[in-house]
Amino acid sequence: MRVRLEDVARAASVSPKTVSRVLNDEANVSDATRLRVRAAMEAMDYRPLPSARSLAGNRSFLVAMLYDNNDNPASTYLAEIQDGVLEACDSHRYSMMMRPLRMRGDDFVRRLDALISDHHPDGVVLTPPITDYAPLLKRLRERGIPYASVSPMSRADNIGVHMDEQRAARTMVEHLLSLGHRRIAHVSGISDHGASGWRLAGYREAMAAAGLAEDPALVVQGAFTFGSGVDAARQLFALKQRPTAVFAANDDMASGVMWAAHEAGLKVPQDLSVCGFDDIPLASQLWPALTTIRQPSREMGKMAALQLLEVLRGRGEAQMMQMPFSLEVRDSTAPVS
Amino acid sequence: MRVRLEDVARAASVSPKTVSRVLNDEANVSDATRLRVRAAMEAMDYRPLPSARSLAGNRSFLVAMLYDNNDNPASTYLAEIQDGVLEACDSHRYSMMMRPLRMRGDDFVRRLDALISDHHPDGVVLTPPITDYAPLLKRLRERGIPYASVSPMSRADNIGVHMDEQRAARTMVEHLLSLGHRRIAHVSGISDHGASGWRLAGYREAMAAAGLAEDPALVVQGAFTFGSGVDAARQLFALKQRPTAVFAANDDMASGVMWAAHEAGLKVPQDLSVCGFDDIPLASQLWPALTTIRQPSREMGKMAALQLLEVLRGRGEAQMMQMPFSLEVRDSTAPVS
DNA sequence: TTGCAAATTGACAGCGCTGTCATCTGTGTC
DNA sequence: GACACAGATGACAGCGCTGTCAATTTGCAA
Repeated sequence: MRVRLEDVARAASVSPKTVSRVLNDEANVSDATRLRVRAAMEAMDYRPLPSARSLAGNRSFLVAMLYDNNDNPASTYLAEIQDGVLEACDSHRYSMMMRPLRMRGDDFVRRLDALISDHHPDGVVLTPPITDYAPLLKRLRERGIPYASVSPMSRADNIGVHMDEQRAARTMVEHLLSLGHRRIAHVSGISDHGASGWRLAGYREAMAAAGLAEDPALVVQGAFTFGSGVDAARQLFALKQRPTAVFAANDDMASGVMWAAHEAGLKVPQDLSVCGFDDIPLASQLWPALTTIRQPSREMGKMAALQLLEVLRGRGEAQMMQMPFSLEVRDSTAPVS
Repeated sequence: MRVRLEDVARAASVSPKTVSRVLNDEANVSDATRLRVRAAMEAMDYRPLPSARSLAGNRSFLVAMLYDNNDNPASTYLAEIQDGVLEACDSHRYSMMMRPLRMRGDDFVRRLDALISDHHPDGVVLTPPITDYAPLLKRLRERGIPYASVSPMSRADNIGVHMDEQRAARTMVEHLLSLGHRRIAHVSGISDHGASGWRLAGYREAMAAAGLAEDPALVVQGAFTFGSGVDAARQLFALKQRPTAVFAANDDMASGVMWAAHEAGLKVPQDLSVCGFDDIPLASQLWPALTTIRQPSREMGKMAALQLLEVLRGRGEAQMMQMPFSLEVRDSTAPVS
């Protein structure tokens, strides 16, 4: 039969409640008792039964990671975040569950309610663009479910993790400017993703700082997908004055731009410099390898989850953490010819 | 306060136990009662509390999906399987949890035990190469935990899903042969993955059927990673008699081969045909787009989970399902020049 | 030494379900 | 009309923990 808390209590000559206290790191247990109980747990390889703990304690020790499977079909970006969140949850003996939540349609709040009623997560980790749907955040607050966000639009009143994407984008464009490029195009992402706005803003900031007036034809709307990158690039290549460099708002679109460049017979980087954002594995597998901004997705997932866990464990230490980025110069960018 | 089973019972004028029977689709409930109870549940939006159900019923309604994070860092293949497994679990109101289980080291059985004791899954879905570790399978059987496998080496005594990978590989090589290629190289995968053996066997079968003696220099061992594809290709290109086509055992290695080809100044497909296996998103994003075998990973995950759920729900209908593959001819293969 | 607050420990009920087993109801048989 | 029997329903305890609150012990000032 399995070892129960009661068995540990008997072995350590204390009451079950005291074992429970030790298990949950509660105060008011003498050091001697704590050590004795810990030793007994260890010796018997005691594992608390999650369902009993949940039922009696009215909490689930479960963190749900929410993602929008509308825009993110099986993406590497999410898989990396998941990996980090999982590590953080494991380290605090919490379980973790990935849950898609399609943001299309107007019943997503109802679907969120169902998700909560069905699984009772103690807290949730939000990924873009779910980070920014006000009705959803409101509902989470109403139901008293703490959440932490990865790269939310607003840093105010939010815990989680973000990166200075605008400065990263600006850094990327400055790299292109330093190579002598002046006609630099930008392929932006879906407009309701915070990332799209920041990256576009960084582009504009760098261009303006270089004294270049914005040419509206050089900014094309994409959708963060490979296909949308291809389309955007075709549009750019049809311009009378082609850009000499394209900064795509993510790597998938950048790979689409490179694909379209090949299609149009343009050599990268000789005829066209291309760069992206995110540094997904694909970036280094392309030929030429893609110059991009490295975003530490895995670490960001871990950090966001750790902030959430601080709240769940009743510490007031949770914050909005900022993570560093880095410019990865590879072979897809070169001096303008 | 939340709606409890007792509340539903009162509303439907039956005992709690009868509501429980309806909830669990048990026999010996009259149709009239069943409908009345269902209606009450619906009207009150009743959601059973998972922890209470688990505690009383001694089962968790949890399916764990195990993967080896040693060889599979955040791969798209796994993300797609996960997506399918999740869909299947949702449709039967089971929860699903991704769990890495590093197969390196000799304590993986102990780590499996810990995983089971900590989370109490009712069943597990196994992904390659975890599908084939005998001690692990033995332990699962000892502990009475049903499992279903995705592409296990042995189809005997196993439920889950597989694909005829050998025939798929043979089909791929036959495609190359039909283009006139004779010096066809193969970059194989990690040897303890079933996929490596089948794909190599399919290659050999096709070559032999075409009356070509095997040239050992044309078969290079890889590791399913981009980098190993690059290395293998460099090795092949250094041969006195270069191959005119390379069949890599997966898409990541194929992309490595293409990268090395670019590096060596070889044009794909004019100077070298390259093809892969799996059809991950990357395959269509490469230039030229990669000829490959499409493997329906998402569907396979779903099918494997459904087989497992059959067992968990006490039906004896579970089997080893075979899924179809398809040859995706794109731009990376062309007639030999 | 005494007294009192704080720290430590324990008794007990109950979280919301399901397993077991007893009871009841309706049907068919002779 | 009495009896047997399968099907339908319910009573009740208890799954393994934690919350509440009471009891006990400890530390320390007077």
